[in-house]
Amino acid sequence: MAQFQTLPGFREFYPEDLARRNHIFRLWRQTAHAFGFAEYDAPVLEPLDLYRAKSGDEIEGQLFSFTDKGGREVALRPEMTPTVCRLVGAKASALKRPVKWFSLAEFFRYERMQKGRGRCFHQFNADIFGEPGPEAETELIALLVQCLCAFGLTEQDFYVRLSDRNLWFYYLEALGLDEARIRAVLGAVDRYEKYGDDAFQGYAELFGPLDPALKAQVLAFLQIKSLGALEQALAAIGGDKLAARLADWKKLLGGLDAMGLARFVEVDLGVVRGLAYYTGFVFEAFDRKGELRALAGGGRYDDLVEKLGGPALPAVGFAIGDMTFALLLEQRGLTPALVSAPDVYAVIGGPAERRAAFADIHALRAAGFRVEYPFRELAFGKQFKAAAESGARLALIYGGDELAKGVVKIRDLTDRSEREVPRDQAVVAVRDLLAGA
RNA sequence: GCGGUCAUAGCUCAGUUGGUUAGAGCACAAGAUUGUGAAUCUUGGGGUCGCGGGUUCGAGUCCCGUUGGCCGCCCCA
Repeated sequence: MAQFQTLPGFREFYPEDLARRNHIFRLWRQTAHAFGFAEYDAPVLEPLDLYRAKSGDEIEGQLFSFTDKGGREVALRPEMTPTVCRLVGAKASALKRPVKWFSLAEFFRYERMQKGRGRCFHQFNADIFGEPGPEAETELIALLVQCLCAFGLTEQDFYVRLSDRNLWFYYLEALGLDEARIRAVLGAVDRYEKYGDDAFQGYAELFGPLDPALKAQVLAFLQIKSLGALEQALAAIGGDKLAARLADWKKLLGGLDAMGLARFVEVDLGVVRGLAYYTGFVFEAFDRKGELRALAGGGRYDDLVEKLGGPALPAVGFAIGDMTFALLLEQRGLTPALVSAPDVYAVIGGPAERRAAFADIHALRAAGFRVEYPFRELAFGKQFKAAAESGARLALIYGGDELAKGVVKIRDLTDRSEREVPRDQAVVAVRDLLAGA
């Protein structure tokens, strides 16, 4: 048995595990439909260059990549964003906008396993293309919140931190920093929560120590936790670009507030999301207790479709991973008990009765009922025990006495009442009994 | 890539300073029970003790290596 084991970091889904996963997928899918998002899927295997183009050569170390028999460099997809950008980009002129798409898909990353992270995982991805304004962010953050609330999670359990890469960029620009320095400062901002002052070491190595006055302004901006504080900070600086960003912030937070979702969202400029391709709002969802890694993350990436060979097309998206999310549900006791019981269990007297029983069993199944029966001849006592253990609502009894009378006996396993119905009315009787209770 | 820790039946675990043929509970299966229910009793299947090497008269137990799990660091699209 130990001869062949699962590859490290990969998961096997036994029926109970798959039932849990399906439950999560079912609610995500339902929620996305309610928001008017259309589902798509795409290949698991993609050209390696698709990811190099988006993230640079160093990404290769994190990929399951190899050369196929045709000499092509390929990789198992580590994320959906480049793929969906290609799909939308290829048909951009034919798609009605805004394009609202989602997917449920499996991804692969060659990484060390940790709590909430494996080498394969599933993500719910949702993206909106063709909408440059904050209305798209409003829609997506509302969808993100509802994707978690659908399971019974509340604002006590999770929250969404909202930030803005462009705002940072314009702000630092206004403070007189050039692009290279701005990127280095953003790197420090991203790490500040974890490393404190040490986060600025990377900047110091490149450009020397950051001017103390500038650093104080960066840290003050980093501490901003409300729209009011943001407005105040920006008023002191002025400028059209910052004013436009502030207007977008007001629109986004106002929209979420009108939906009753303000309690889930916190202004937090400490979120930068390392990746350089984000161009505006960025957001991440976390558990309130701060025990788990990020539940979900996303943001605006207006340049990516064009960078990957499509037309210029604004875009926003986010993804929820299944592993951390399942951990949170588990922690909060929101993993539902699995009910998987047949509707009917057939109790069969012997070989002669089996023929009659099979006819009805198949007719019931064709009518959509879930029916079980014992494969081998068993004593009646055993069969009733098996019927009770199966969780079936009804037992259909095919014995010599019943068949001689042309009837089948139906026993309600919940109240132990019994009745006899003519064989040709078995399907109707089962339907009535199951519907009636 | 680095560090810590663990590995005995399908699951949870016991196993004495190293000592006979490695155990229990749960789960699974058969019988008691050939027309009516979760009980009870009896019985059974299942382990190269993760894998490989070493020390020893003798290793589940001690040593080395290796693989894998878990936790953390780096990274995190």
